[in-house]
Amino acid sequence: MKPLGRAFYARDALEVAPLLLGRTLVSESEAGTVTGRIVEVEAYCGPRDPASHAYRGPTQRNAVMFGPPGHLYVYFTYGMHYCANVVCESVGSPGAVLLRAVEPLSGVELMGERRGIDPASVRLLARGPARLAQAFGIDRSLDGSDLVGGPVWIGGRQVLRGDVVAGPRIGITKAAEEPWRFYEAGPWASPLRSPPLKAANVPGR
DNA sequence: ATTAAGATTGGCT
DNA sequence: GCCAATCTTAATA
Repeated sequence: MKPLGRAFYARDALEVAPLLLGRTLVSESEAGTVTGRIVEVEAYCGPRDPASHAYRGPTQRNAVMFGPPGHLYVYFTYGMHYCANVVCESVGSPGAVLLRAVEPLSGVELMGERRGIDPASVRLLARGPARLAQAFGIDRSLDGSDLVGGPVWIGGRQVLRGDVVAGPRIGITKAAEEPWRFYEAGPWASPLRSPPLKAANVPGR
């Protein structure tokens, strides 16, 4: 298997996001190699998306998002967690896709080590963006890392084991109603923490 | 210089 | 279900 090429990432984040589902995320390091099948992502659409870190223009933190596509944007949050994004689109157009969950495929022992848990608890290894980053050894030192030729990359064809669903994004307060979260129905994506549905959007009963 | 919030998680009731 | 942990970032003054 080889990394997806630059061209794959050079289009709208909303287009890239669902195409990432079912593909293989790979992380290679001295410690070993871990891989997983991507099952949940969220698109962040730059200047037109109030929830995007790039909404108010370039800053020191989000600089990578404004660079060329096919790179990793890694940020630190809540004083303890890292989250990994795939930078899309083109220079100056800061679209990105947050990697939210994978089904662990190989290297589960190393994942468990990094996570500080028993590898037998497979669902806790890389379900949730901060857990995924930890399991794959991704921190700020990989911010800007090239997905084409770098230690972290995405490859393969789409292997889907359930329906692809689009729904509201998780954990944000702005533009929370946009259905820009894409996931595979099944046991691997984040559990539904009942996103507050607006009464107007709830089908009558 | 100060401050409020945060693309989360894990532990406890 | 609720809440503390923990500290960087960016907005405000």
